[in-house]
Amino acid sequence: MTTQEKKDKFVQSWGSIGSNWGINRTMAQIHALLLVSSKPLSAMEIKNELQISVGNANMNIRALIDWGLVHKELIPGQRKEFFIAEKDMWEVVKRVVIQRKKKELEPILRLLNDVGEVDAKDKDEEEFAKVIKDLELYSNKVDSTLDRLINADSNWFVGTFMKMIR
Amino acid sequence: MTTQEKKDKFVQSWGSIGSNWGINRTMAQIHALLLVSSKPLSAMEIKNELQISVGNANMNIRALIDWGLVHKELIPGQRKEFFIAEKDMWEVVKRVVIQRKKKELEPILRLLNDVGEVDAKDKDEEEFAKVIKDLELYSNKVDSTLDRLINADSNWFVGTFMKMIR
DNA sequence: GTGAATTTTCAATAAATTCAAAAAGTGAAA
DNA sequence: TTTCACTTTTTGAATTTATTGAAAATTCAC
Repeated sequence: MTTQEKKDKFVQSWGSIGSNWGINRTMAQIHALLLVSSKPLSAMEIKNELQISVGNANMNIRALIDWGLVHKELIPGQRKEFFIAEKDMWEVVKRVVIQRKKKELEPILRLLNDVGEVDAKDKDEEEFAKVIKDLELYSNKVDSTLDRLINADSNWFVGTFMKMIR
Repeated sequence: MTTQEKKDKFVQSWGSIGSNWGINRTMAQIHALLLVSSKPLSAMEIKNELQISVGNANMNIRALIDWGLVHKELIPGQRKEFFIAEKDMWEVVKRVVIQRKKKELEPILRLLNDVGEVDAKDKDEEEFAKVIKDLELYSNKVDSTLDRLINADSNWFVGTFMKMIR
């Protein structure tokens, strides 16, 4: 496999991996394309490379910017906008964690908050109360762990942290 | 809100939370229903409670059993099968982690394995090589951390672990 | 063993999501 | 102020995924 073939395979596969991640295929492909590109690309170049429509390219580029995975890069004297991917993988990991926490964990915390304390009046209800209580316990632990992760630096995660729990 | 209302709200909301999790609405609702029920339920009771078809109920019950979140419970003298949810929340967390690792992380590891080493012949390709190398680093770290989580016990996660990284 | 009760399978359909094309908007330069 | 290059939004078509309904297979109480 030549390096170019590897790049192509990466873009292609990243697209299908994305769909297991709740990220649509095009969004993941654009991300991959920008990741493997050494220079900023314009919306036009992205659309041509991936053979997608302008609209589709635009929407997914915006979404990537929202996620903080892609930045605009303005080139002086050019009206056109260019885009560049966040290549610091630690930053990428954190951005993804932030989004997924928002989408997946926070609704659970909200639900638990809405439901509030369950005052069990009999044996039956006690079981329900326990489910809620435990769920709360683990959700909060996961929440604070992720917050810590988001605020931590890469070395903490890759180095110290791993040694500590080995 | 009465306890019954809380149960209903929980079942309802767990369904929509599920869909943010790559778990379909019905599967999550059945899970929630069994979680809040103090006695085992039959497929028929589940189908009636959630107003879904037999086929749908059956398929999603099977999926929950595959995930290890629900068990059969046979009542002597009864032909019918009854189902009961895994109520140990730590076990639930682990089961979900196992499934998501399979679906989300493992494809990335496979891709990286397929792509292999990138031998960068110029400055441009070096950037690509670095993206792949870093991605490999973090994917492996996440992988081993999750493996450890899966094999750990609840106290490790809730207690010691949290103190260590505080 | 038989047959009613129950579970499983699967083709048809419905619903949700993704995507492309076209229309509308924006703002810089002529 | 008009045009041009580009961006954004909207819409409906295509694709994918979930659900139903009904037939087929299985099970076990009798």
